[in-house]
Amino acid sequence: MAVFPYTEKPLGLQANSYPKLNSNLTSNFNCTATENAETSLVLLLMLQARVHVQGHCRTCIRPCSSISISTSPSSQPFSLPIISELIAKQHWSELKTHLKDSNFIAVLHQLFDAGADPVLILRYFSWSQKNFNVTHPLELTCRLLHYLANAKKYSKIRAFLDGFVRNNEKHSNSSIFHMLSMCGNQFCANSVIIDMLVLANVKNMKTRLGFEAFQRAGDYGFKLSVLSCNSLLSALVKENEIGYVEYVYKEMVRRRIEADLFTFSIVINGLCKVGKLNKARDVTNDMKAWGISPNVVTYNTLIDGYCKKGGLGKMHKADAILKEMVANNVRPNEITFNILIDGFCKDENVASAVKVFEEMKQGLKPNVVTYNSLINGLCCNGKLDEACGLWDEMLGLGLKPNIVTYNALINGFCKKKMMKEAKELFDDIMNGGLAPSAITYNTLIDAYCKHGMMEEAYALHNSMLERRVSPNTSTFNCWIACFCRQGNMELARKFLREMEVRGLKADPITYNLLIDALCKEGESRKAERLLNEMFKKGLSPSHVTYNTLMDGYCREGNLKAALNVRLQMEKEGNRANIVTFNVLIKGHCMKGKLKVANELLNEMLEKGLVPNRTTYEIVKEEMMEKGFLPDIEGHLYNISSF
DNA sequence: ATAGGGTTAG
Repeated sequence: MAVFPYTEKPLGLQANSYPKLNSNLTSNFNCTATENAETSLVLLLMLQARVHVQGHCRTCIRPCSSISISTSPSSQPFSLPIISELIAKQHWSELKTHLKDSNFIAVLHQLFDAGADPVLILRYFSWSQKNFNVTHPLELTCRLLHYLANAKKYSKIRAFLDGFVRNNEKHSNSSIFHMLSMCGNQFCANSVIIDMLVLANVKNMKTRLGFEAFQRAGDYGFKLSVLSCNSLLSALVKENEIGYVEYVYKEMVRRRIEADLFTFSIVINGLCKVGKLNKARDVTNDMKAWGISPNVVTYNTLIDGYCKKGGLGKMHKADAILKEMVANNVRPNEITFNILIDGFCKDENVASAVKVFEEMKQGLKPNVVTYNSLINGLCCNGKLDEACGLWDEMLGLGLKPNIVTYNALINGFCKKKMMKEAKELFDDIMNGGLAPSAITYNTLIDAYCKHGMMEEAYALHNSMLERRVSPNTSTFNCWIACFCRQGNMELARKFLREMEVRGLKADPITYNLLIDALCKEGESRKAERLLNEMFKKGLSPSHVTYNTLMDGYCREGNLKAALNVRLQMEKEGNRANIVTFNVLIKGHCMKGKLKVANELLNEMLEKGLVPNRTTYEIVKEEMMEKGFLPDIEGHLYNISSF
């Protein structure tokens, strides 16, 4: 083996062509097949200029894999076959010794040019990156990806991209796409690589980048797989980015990426979660048109959508879908029943929930979720005894309560001011091998605060910290609500600041509390500024927010401002609910505008809203006792039934 | 790769 040492900077060679190359390096050449120095020099220059070296050694006709080049300060060269073997055997420390101060990028180039095994190159790539603590140029990364794609080493690409995406902060999608197309224009390889890039981004919680890559793939005409698109859609749904979900769905159709059952179910779920139920039905029809039948998951998703966002008569609509499902020979499962039971409970119709529960037992086994929904429903409707009965029933069936079960029942005791029993249940949690969650603590802290047991509340907060359960925004909301109730705004503000110091963000409930507090101080204008701040922060005000502010203006006698808030609320897609009407009716009564109040009452009834106890009290105290008989036809009887 | 349960605000 002959060595051809050159003095520094031969023939105008720039020593800093590579970042690690020092000017005082001596470049050594080693051509195992020939002793032709000229050949070696040409090869080196080509490599330095990043010209791809291919073919054979000029004089010996050996493949160039037998030629190795190093830029090393010592006279010791490296040999490609040896390196290959060391990489293959993963003898890293030996490899390190062998390479000494060689330019690892030059080695990489050589491995590529020598047509080495792609998996071997990948190994060296990863090792050198880690060992020298550097990031290889994007060009080499893309070259490697192409190399692997051509060898159909897809699982290797997947794993590689996973690591790449996790650590990549330098390269934008734009440069990755650009470099990838520069390195090779095999269309299929590029499509496969980009497809896996989308997936890798999604899996690493970089949904935004995944979406961006999806968009760019469209610009480049790369065809993505339905699997990656579904993962992207699923992540977008979880992050509540339904606008993007609709976009991706439409794009898939346009790009002729064939949507499957999963695609449709995910999109339907996304639409349901934000209450776009009609659109969800449209997608259900789309899928049927494509010859794909909704399955139990699709139907469950739709039923759940109606249960949670169906508005008036939602349980009837949910029931209609159940019938449609059965008519299409799709059998309801435990989850279907759980959804319905929870729906009836949340609709304050526990009786129907229990009926569905009994029906379910005919052919299916209720599980812990079933019991949790029912226990919670009963607790929220004051039926603590029945809830306890179900607790015993589930234990009898060998079903183990989980933390959700505990939380629901603890909440039930709290609502009945049975704090001793609530605490006993709390202390029992650990016996079952469970741990209290933030919700457990929040429930109890809130209840102690509400019942004026401040010492107990503080103690629980401390125990929460000791057990390393992080207080969340809800925890602080409980405290802020507590101090607002006590009129101690200074302390409320202190906790708000403390919350923000801990990096916890105010949520819509925090804002409602602050808006309510300002309104009670007669500062409704300032409260409205907080409402606008919510929009700026991307938080959506709920009915409660608008109703609270409306109530504030009504108390101040500013009906015009209150009505404006209603307009804004409806513009934002929130329909007036029962509380809205109660607030406005009462506001108008207080100002003696009984005729307008009566019109509002009629409007409310026309909209099918069911008057509640508060409505009744307003009508009785503010209208009837003042000699005004509301003109609400047959509804007066219903109102009087309270 | 798609579906279900628990806390805080009017």
